[in-house]
Amino acid sequence: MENLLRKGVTEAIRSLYNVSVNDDLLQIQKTRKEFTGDLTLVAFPLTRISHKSPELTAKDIGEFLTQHVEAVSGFNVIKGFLNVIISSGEWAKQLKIISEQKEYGSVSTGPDASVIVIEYSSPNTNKPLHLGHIRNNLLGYSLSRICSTAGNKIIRTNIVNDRGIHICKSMVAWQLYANGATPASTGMKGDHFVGDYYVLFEKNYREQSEALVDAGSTPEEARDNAPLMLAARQMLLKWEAGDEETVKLWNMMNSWVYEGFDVTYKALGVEFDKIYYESDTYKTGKELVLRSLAEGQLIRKDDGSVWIDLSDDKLDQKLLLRSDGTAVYITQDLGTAVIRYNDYHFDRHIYVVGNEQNYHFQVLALTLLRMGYKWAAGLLHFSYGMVELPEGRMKSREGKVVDADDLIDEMTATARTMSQELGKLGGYSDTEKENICRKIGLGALKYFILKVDPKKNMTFNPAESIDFNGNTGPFIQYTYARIRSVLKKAGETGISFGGENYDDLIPNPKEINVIKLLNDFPSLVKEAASELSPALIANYLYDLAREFNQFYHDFSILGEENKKVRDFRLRLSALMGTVLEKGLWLLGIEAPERM
RNA sequence: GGUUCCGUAGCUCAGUUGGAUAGAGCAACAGCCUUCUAAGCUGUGGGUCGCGCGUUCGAGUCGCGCCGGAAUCACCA
Repeated sequence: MENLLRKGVTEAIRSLYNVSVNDDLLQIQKTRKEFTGDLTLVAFPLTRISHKSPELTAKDIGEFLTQHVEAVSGFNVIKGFLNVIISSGEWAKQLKIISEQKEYGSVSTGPDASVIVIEYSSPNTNKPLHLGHIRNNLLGYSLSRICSTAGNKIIRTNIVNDRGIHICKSMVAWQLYANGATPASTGMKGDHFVGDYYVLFEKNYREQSEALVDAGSTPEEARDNAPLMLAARQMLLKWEAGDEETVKLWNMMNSWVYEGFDVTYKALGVEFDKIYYESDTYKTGKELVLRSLAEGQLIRKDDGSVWIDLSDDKLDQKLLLRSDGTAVYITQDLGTAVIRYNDYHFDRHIYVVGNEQNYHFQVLALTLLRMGYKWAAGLLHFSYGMVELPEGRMKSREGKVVDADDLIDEMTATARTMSQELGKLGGYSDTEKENICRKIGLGALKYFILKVDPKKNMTFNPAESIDFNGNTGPFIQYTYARIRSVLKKAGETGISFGGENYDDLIPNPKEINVIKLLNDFPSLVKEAASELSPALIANYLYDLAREFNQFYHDFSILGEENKKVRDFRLRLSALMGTVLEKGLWLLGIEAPERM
């Protein structure tokens, strides 16, 4: 509809002023509610062409449109704004057109589509997932669906940080304190089991450091010389040297963690096409660094450590290999990036990683470019904000976190309580009820997280549970369930729809509002993909559902006696259902048939 | 201190490439179920868009400077 108007205005200007107008001078937007009209042309930029006042320019164009464009039934001019009125019947035709499109809102993936690798999740194998990881996983997964729906070829990937000093900490603590206990022997989920030893390590390490300080050490010396830290360092050296017993322990503990992660990923509903392990990629990283050192792009210091000097790019020198030859975090990321490029020849590589690592990703891309990898220009750090608690940020070292598994369980439990209180889901089996409550609880959680602008920090208050009313996931799910219910009833009573033509049908204002919003869906998906913002989808769905609920409240669908109108409303409802379901899908949220 | 990000109603958040009188939800209060699901709908109150200057016909949006908060600048990841 907007394009139609754009064309009309271009023609108007050519005819009136004998100029072909540059498209970005045509500012067309939706008419604000307080004014009459559907679409508004801002006339100020056009005064340069018309050499008339904005009001007169708007009036000229308005008159031309009314005469020459069939869909335009009238106009008004307020200040420099030309409010164009689209004849109501056009919207009915528009509904028919879009509801007959296959895969409305999707762009099919052609042979020359961009290849985008999206990395998200990226857990450490020393502790279970918490709320921060949930935000990461939900953003990454939703982005993958949005970008793929916008026509890109997507590879969802994960890098498992399965090696390094932090893993050794859990291993050391287990050796010292576990007496051979396992997840099986304690009945614990594997990731939680291992995480407890990590927390135990940190606790005892802190005590040891404090004792050393009391005995006269400086805090730095104490941190370096505490027996637990020495043991962890020793463990890391043995691991990198391939010590059999160490590797065996490492394998065993990681396998416990993976079993736990699988459960959490499944509960969250996220998936990956390809998983990389740091323990596989860090060696490539070391080779890259050594080769680049030989080629003279890097510096080796007297103690043997290897650095890159990025001071020309206003950054510091950055360590790439320790003096003892072991790899640091960025070493493996260099290796991983090169391996991935060889695997997929991506056009873009999106890293979904928190904003605390902004510096890291600046260094990563620059280092790869210095090493001669031109494609590193396609690396993009999707930097999202932290999830904070009312008392500040979460601290996994101290065990002060909102655990992912706990939170998912709590959300489902809340959904269950509400469902009971509201007397819903009568006639369903316990399994069916549980399934629906899980969808709703997760819907509330996912929407809560995805509706906020990714780059902003967000606060989560565990004391106030996430809402199920208002601007929430369940609100949108509920709207969907209502529609399903109507359509089901239509089927049961033998009412079919979609057979009428709406050429002479004049929709009411509520219906027109709904159609206008539905009409925006494809451009919204594109925008969400280019802006990389699930929040745009979330907020759009809310507006959409709210608008539909008003219509639903004010008018009867199945009770409508005029067959043509009833057909039209069913069609409107069906399209609404499709768009809501697809929109929720883009966010990784399931749409229940009933709730 | 350097760099990056954020600051909109009591709280949580929207606010299109700069456009008209800045919007939702929650919380509070008042209404609406004999009718397709009330997890819904309607209404009331609530604002120095952190502060200032500039660019512009027009600034919550762009630029500069302050103020406040966060992250980072590790031989941690």
